[in-house]
Amino acid sequence: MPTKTAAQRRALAKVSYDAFLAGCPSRQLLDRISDKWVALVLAALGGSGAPRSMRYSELSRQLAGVSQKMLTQTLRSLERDGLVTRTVTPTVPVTVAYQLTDLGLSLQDVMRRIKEWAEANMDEVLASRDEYDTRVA
Amino acid sequence: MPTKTAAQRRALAKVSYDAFLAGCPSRQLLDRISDKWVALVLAALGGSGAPRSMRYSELSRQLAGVSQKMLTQTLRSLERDGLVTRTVTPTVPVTVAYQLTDLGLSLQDVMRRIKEWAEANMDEVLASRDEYDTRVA
DNA sequence: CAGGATCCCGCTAGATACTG
DNA sequence: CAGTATCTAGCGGGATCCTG
Repeated sequence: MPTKTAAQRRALAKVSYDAFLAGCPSRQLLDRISDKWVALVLAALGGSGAPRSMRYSELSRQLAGVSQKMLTQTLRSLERDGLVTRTVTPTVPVTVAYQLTDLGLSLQDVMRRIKEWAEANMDEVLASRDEYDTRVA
Repeated sequence: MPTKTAAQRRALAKVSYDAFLAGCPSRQLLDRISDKWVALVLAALGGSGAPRSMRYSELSRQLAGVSQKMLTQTLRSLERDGLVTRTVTPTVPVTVAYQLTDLGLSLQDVMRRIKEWAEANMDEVLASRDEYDTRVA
């Protein structure tokens, strides 16, 4: 059996990822990205229309109520996974800008829709909850 | 100021939902649906191609490693939010079937893409993590 | 400004046992 | 089969304090 190229091995591996399987890495990746803060950070960096570079404090302001810990943690995770870049400009005080990579942009396309879905269907969900609660009660 | 109809009030309220705001109900809804198990349950019920009705045990088998607690909890939440229906057939033993509502189907369209994104980009993310870890280390 | 480091509470998710 | 009930360990996540 001949040695395969990296591209060949990737192609083979790719079809085998299945988040329905407990041990599959994609299950863990799904868990990471299925996150409120991930959705909101990506949506913020995606901007309305064109993606934009944002500073830490800008993000902190836009994601109302996010703690520094969660924001930093989320950004680090996104950076490590190759979804955002972190650029430090050595001004005084230091300036840090975040922006989506191409990979991040592709995920943002998907995640934005979830946020939009939640906003668009809030009333229907609220109505359903009312109905459910009275029915069960 | 004249009294508004329910539809008018909904139309007004709808545009005001903004998940970036901490107190907004859509923030909490976003948090609920941004969940691994929600994504997987919806993907399972969405089927490959056509949506299908599934029994509890079928779901349990397809979502490898899910605990009964989490599956039941997730299904209840989805039912309450009007995303799935739960149908009990009084056989012995009892048969319970779950299937997507129209609302659930619309969310499934979105959520399925997340699962697919995770599976499709796993290699790239893995590579990015390797690079990040060696860079930091 | 953009975090790092700690402390600590609460709730969640898993494991286990039981039931109509 | 399709759950409910209970217990607990663990950790997610907020609050707080500190720093280059």
